Amino acid sequence: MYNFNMCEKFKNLKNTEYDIALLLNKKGILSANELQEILKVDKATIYRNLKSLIKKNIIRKVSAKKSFYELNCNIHNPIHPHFECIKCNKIYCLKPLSAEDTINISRYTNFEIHSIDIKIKGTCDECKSMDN
Amino acid sequence: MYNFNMCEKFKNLKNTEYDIALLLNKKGILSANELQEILKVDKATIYRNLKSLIKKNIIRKVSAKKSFYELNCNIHNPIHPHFECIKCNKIYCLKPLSAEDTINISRYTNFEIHSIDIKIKGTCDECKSMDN
DNA sequence: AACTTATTTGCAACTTAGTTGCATTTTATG
DNA sequence: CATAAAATGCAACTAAGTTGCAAATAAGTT
Ligand SMILES: [Mn+2]
Ligand SMILES: [Mn+2]
Ligand SMILES: [Zn+2]
Ligand SMILES: [Zn+2]
Repeated sequence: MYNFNMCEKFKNLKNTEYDIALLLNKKGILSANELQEILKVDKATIYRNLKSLIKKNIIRKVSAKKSFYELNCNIHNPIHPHFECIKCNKIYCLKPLSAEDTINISRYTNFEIHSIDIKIKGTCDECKSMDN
Repeated sequence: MYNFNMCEKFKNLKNTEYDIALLLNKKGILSANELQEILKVDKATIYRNLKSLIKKNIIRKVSAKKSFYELNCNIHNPIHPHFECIKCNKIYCLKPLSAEDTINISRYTNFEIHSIDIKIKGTCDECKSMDN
């Protein structure tokens, strides 16, 4: 486990922003609903704070069947592809993309690139073992 | 332009399923709303037909800020990454992923892979030229 | 501390994508 | 034509996310 204090950006956070960052640090990746259930604050508060955390570049949104959120601190959690299980809709964080693969993918467009989201869909081992 | 009849799967389509496939063939990629506005049928009909077309493997869903749909016929439209403009939310279809890049990406997980969705986000040229 | 201002929150109302049940219409089949 | 199956429209619903506004909390000033 990484030390939460290693990420400079977290120092100035307050109130629900801090609570969310702390929870994401502990749990890895969570949906807005999961955050709300744990923190027991209004969903407007959750979404407003998620937005401001994204604007501050502290978290990022992972779009799947529903949206998930995870920390965006380089020390803790570099950008990586995700695996989405088509049976249970669970999201698995994969190991970060290599520099070579990142460059290769970025060659597919000439537009100005802001981020590269790779989502591999399939069946996770847990769900595969339940098939018959 | 490809000939619509080249894709075997389209032969047995009827009613709204056929209308949707025909429109996607012509326009490339459309949202459920865009389809509804053009075809002037109830949105339940749109979504029901989109679902059955996906189940028949004739179209695929492209998840962005909102969902888009495009043909899934190999002759017409092999699987490819997408560019999503963070300003105008427009979706651009990119050239298909090379076999090498596909294999490289598939190595990031050991789970059973069903599909690989690559979405590059950034600013399209049109929106970039409007900045100041 | 007391006063004032800015920030954060809860609540309720709203929007939008997508789903579902059910009655009606359309299409297929003998 | 008669009957069954499939497709559609309609309305009500769910779930994620947004927004206005008033109340509460925190921060800054004398
Ligand atoms: Mn992740
Ligand atoms: Mn496409
Ligand atoms: Zn699973
Ligand atoms: Zn754009």
